[in-house]
Amino acid sequence: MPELPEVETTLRGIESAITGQVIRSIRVRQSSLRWPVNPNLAQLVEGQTVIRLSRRAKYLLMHLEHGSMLVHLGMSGSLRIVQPNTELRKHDHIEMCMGNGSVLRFHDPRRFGCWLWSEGPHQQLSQLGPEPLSEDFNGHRLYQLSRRRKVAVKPFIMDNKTVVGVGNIYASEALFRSGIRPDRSAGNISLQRYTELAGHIQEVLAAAILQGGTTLRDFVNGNGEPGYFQQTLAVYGRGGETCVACAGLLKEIKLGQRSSVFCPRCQR
DNA sequence: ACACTAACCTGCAAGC
DNA sequence: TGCTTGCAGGTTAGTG
Repeated sequence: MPELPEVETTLRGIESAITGQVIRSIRVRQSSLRWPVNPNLAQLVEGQTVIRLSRRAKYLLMHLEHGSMLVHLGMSGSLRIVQPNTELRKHDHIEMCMGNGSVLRFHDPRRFGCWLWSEGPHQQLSQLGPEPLSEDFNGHRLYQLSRRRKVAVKPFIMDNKTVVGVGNIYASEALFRSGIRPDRSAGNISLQRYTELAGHIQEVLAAAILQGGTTLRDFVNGNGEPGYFQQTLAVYGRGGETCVACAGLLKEIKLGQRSSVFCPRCQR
């Protein structure tokens, strides 16, 4: 469910309900996530006010008065604002009740997500590359980092040290828009093509944010509404179907155990 | 340093 | 109908 546009959509969906509100209570029903939830989380954060929300890579940060909670949605996580009496669903692992009566629920069937409290910087954020929609990300960076690298270009752009927030969906789409085969060696691609690729990564992420993200199975924003970008997907999830540009057959391969769909005619 | 694999976990769809 | 298999939006830890 969550790549960068989905996390951004989630942030925008929940921020008005919880920013400036005091945390009245927080309850953890399942603490066994990607990393264990701090058993003292409730006493650590209850009574603190949420100053603001922010996003770094696919992490969502809730800044409180004395620290921050770092939330990741993993593969299947979601955050929703619900009415106080809304029935609990299976896999609703964490619930946070705010001073204004809003209730935030963290739902994550596969439990690859996390919810970490820290009074200082979060270690998870210390080694990350630049944000894709920032000035620090461009074709020169891709070109320089990739010299003499044999890794395929798709896993290269999905590596968080290269640039953050580019997951399987948007990596596939950006490579298609750029006419680059996902299995080409990263080290053999020219500066000019990397400049185009960087632009297409930014374009595809920005477009997905505008459309509220991609809903594949059950992604919903903070208010329970789906995203619409899946209607725009040209290659992701379309192996064996026809190319939107040349009507040829789309091919599906595995790269780093992630399925990768591309058009052998349009992408070289 | 780099390239690649396995692992974490549940749900769902396809195949037999 | 029911069982088995494989696959899914991410990231880290471990191997060679």
